[in-house]
Amino acid sequence: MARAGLTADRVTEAAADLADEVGFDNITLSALARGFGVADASLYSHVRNVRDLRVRVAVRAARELADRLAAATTGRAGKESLAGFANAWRDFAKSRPGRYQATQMPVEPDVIAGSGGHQRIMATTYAHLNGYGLPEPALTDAIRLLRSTYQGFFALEASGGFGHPRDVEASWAAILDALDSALTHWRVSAERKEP
Amino acid sequence: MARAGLTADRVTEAAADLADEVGFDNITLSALARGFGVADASLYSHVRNVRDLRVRVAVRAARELADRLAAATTGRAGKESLAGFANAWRDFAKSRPGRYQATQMPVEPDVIAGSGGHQRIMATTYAHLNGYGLPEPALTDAIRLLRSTYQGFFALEASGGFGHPRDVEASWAAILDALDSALTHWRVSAERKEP
DNA sequence: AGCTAAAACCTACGGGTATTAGGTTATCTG
DNA sequence: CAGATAACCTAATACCCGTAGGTTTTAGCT
Repeated sequence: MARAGLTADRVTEAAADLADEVGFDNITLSALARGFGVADASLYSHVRNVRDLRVRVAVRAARELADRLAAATTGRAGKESLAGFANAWRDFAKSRPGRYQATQMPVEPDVIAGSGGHQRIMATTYAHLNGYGLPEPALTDAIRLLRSTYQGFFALEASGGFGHPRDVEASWAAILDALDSALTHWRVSAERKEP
Repeated sequence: MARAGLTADRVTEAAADLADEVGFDNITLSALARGFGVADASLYSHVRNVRDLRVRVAVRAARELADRLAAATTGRAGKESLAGFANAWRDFAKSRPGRYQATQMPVEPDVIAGSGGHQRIMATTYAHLNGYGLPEPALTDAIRLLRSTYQGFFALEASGGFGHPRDVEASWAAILDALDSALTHWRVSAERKEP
């Protein structure tokens, strides 16, 4: 009886691959065990439970996304940086749908704090807008706009939510133009300071 | 043995309520049957399967959202219409989270075609931007921007994705300003006609 | 080489959900 | 009131998660 040589890392990687195939919400310990030729219960030696497995996939996926985002924005500024960032994110969402979904999974703050990937995504997100010269809190507002728009767009794109015949690529380009314009002309209102 | 008096509609309504409680992805035939004091299998007389039940909830929820959106935009134009639309959507997402999730469920085109709610949501979405005078295909691009942003924002808000201490309401207001500005200054490029 | 302890697996359950098949009973209608 | 229909039921299959406790392999140490 040759052993599969399981380890938490290999299980996580297999789970990430499975997520890309069947969707992050549909990964199953049983399917993983089948893939390894192993009994379901054997996986519990390497992973606490399904939830734990998902978190591990999320952390690993965040690392990969962070790499891509960083590579796509270093040395760029303004619209170039914006487009590089957005396109890298979109590429990731389309080519690794399961891992992308994993990065959006709500996890405990302490997990995020301990996840280098999540930290670097945050950092890169803030940094890539440097060229627009937005002061806080406008910068955070702008980032929330970008995150919302991207996440919503990718979700709609993935679920076939764009029923209209208009070319999705053209819409994407137009949206990036609009976002660049919004960032360029962001109205920094003189509001009270918020905590 | 008094009967529960089940019907497809009552089951759907109960499912919608359950979705608001535990999340649309977590509705379960077993839980519904428990609530009615009935065996699981009994529900299959009124609903084909879980998928069918979800679609029914989606159709019903779309009707409710369509009502709210229409009420929030009739007689308004420009920023007022935009804000009314967006806030009505957000209110719905926050007060009826399960039903809101249901409206985002990917369903077959023929289901959408037969769902008055979905149709009216589309119509209202297009109509509420009339004041901005956008020609096609810019109008469709703009609508895709709005849908993406709203959907992403609500998802992030619901999942606690906004970790930063910045007040979410303030960000929301700033984002609406930015979107209004983007729509007002939308760059209608002279591109080739797309199908 | 031989022993040992940890790591890698297993079987056996208990519990939950989806779905089908085939029956039974209340309720409506002609 | 009889028959049809709608509203139920039990039973069984098939997955899935998770726990408990046991067995085998592997690696390290003497």
